Amino acid sequence: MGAKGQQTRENILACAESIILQRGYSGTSIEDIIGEAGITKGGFFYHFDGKRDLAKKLMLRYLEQDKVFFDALLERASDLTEDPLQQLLIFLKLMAEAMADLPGTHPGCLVASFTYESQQFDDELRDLNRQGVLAWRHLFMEQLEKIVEKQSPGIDKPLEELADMLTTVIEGGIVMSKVLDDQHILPNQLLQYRNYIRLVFGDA
Amino acid sequence: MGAKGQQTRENILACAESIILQRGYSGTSIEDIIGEAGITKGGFFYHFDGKRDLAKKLMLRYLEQDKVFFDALLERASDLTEDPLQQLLIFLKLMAEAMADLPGTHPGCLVASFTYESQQFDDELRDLNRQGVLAWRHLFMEQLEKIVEKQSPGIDKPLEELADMLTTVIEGGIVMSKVLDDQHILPNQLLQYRNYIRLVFGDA
DNA sequence: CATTGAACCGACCGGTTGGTCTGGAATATA
DNA sequence: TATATTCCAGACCAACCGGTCGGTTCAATG
Repeated sequence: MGAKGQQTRENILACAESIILQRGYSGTSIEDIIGEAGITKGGFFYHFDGKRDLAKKLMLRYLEQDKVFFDALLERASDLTEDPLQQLLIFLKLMAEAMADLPGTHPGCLVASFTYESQQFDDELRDLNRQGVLAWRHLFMEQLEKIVEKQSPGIDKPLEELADMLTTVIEGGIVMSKVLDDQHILPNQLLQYRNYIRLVFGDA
Repeated sequence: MGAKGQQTRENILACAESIILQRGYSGTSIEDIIGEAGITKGGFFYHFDGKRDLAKKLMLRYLEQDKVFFDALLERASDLTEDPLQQLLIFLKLMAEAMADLPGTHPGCLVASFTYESQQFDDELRDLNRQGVLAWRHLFMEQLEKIVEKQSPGIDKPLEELADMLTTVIEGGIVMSKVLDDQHILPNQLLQYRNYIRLVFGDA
């Protein structure tokens, strides 16, 4: 595929994601998407096998972008300190700042959007969704295990629940921000979670 | 309206809510609903002015049921103790238990579902959604204010954020439970929030 | 028993939707 | 220059969807 095609394809995906996060997957017609992307039906079906194929490629792209974003933030935090707890606290601070610096309210999470229409999709896409959330759990869990390993190897804390709580707060915070049209809520909720982590792991 | 009509109407609403939480509003056709409810098109349009009217009545019903549920739990908690902090902790425990006792995973929150399709709806419905979330904020906020008033009237804590965090954890926990098809996540996340409240307000 | 109105049925309609297909412009390749 | 490939336009189609409408059932009422 040439550069031209690649660019068109990416543009379609970006437009589709933006609209779908506002109207839902079923509520978004292919004509809506091609209208926004400035192409026609022929162009769309040249790049995608159909609407379901678009959904799958959209999700793969979303999870990949998400992974890049989280990895970058965590690496940045790891550059600044060697202490696992401080790394996590910095990570959360950076994420809160990133969410606060968005031009408007967070557009929404594709995983949550698809989850509330999950019966529309096939097993493959539902499993993609699942794997995405499990990847987040794994990422946060690793960091929490480093913290425990360093400061109190004996004591067992509900690490999986604490890891899931971050995803929970993000997903819930996005919904809250969208409903109330208030972009401060999501970063504030992230900082509340950060404070909880501080209290649980006894940050000085 | 007679008892028969009332019953049919309620049945339509119940079926519609159940399906919409699985396929989304746009992904659910009127034929889907009447098929599940065991009636026909004529019956549906006798009770509702159209699909949008159904959406509005669905949301009103959902918010009302939700209010009844929360009020009942809070009243029960208030029966058991006079201390505002203990009331909240009991309330959270009761809610976690209620969520754990569900026959399966939580079916989903209509507010979140509609939020991810909000551009499909008119201002009236979007505002209904908004008022619902604000009602939850108000309910939890009142309880938090009682706690502060009793134990430390001077110190100011971010009560609004703490109140919103409960809704956040509920919304996020529902998404997590649905994605991973694990009904334990939502109650566990509620208990994590409960633990945070304990740490913030220093429960003995 | 005749009438009335609430409750419901199901055929039907116009518009929309996802998807197909043919043609052609631009670009790379031989 | 001839040819093949990439990339896209837009007419077209069958299925579906929200909504309408004339008609039916049935219990209550007079």
